[in-house]
Amino acid sequence: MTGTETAAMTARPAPGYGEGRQALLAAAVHVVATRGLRHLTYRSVAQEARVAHGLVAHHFGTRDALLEAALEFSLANSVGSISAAPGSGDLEAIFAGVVEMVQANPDDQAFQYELILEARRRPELRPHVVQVYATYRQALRNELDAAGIRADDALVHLVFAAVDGLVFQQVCLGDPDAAGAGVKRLRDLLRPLA
Amino acid sequence: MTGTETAAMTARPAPGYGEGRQALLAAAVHVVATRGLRHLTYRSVAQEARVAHGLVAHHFGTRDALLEAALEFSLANSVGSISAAPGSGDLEAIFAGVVEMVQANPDDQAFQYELILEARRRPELRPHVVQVYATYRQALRNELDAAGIRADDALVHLVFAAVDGLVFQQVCLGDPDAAGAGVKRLRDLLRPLA
DNA sequence: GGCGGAACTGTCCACCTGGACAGTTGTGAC
DNA sequence: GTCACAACTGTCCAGGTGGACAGTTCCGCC
Repeated sequence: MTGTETAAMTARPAPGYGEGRQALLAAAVHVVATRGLRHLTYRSVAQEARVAHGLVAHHFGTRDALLEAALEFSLANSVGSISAAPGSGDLEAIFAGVVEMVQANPDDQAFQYELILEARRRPELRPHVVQVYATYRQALRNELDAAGIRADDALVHLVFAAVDGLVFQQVCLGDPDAAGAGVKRLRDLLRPLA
Repeated sequence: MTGTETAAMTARPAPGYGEGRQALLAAAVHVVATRGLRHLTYRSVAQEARVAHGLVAHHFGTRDALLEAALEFSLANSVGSISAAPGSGDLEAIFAGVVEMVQANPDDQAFQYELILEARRRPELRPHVVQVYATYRQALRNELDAAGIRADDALVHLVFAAVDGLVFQQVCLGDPDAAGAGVKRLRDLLRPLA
């Protein structure tokens, strides 16, 4: 336990009565994002949440169920608008702020990528992933339409995958400037389609 | 252990004398890709490789070292040309066959994505990841140049991230048709730049 | 204050894991 | 055949884990 972690432990207050479940969900996201799925144990997540490790079994029953609940929690907390000005048709507003958001809080993205990979092995996670991807793609289609771009499935799929890739690389290799420049170039490529 | 796995166990021959190290590397890739990093243990990888688990310590010393060696192994085995006709300038040849390759062997890609995420937590993995990404980007730049597209860093970064995202989604959600259509649309977007 | 139920704690236990290590086997050189 | 060394095996052990569970605490209602 490094000094940094000690400080973090001291700073995080123990959850109040009735707040344990929420604290465990947030803790699971953090542990997975920073240490990987391998280190998500009853004890590590409980320690992160400042509760006893038996509470994991109490609220979630199993580690797997905790993970599924944490994925739902993370996705519910991260779904936002893909445009800074929804419905405006302003291409510059599409994906505006994404890079900054990822830079400010890479843990949620990292957690989600970890769980998306895990969904290959855990069928019960898959519907959540599919649902969120579909939601984002539909929103993107709407924004492209508003911008005067007739977006077929392939274009929507590509554009969303491009941003997915930019974010993945930003999270993993940490170069927000390159990600931002990539988003700009993406808009440049889309502009002539309007 | 399911019937399928039993058959796989029966089918995979024990490595010959002196082949254990290689077998363990390939086994590590397979175990991580199919079961996740969490289930990569001395015993699971040894079982997959049909050797005794002590051989992991013998050849690699630690689990971490095995992982690093497996990443190098995987990257070395997967780096190929990004164009079906390198240097030809043929846009249709860029990324040709990528979707089919991923579909035929998703394990390598999945393994790499797992390790790329792990690189966030394991500094010693990072140089390998950075190196391969850089290699691919340089190759992409060369192909775009040959196609008459003056590709700045941002465009190269975007195009590569787009394919990264398409492959990631293909590996995780398994829709090669959408990935293929995405690649085509990517070429469509690039064509006017030539 | 008493009660019931939910939230929470901390102990227990069977099993698993990383890795050390002594002993065995295989190989190539002489 | 002998020797040296690398590859390999399988046992051992301290520590960690998932999860069960009895007991404690908290809370809202009466």
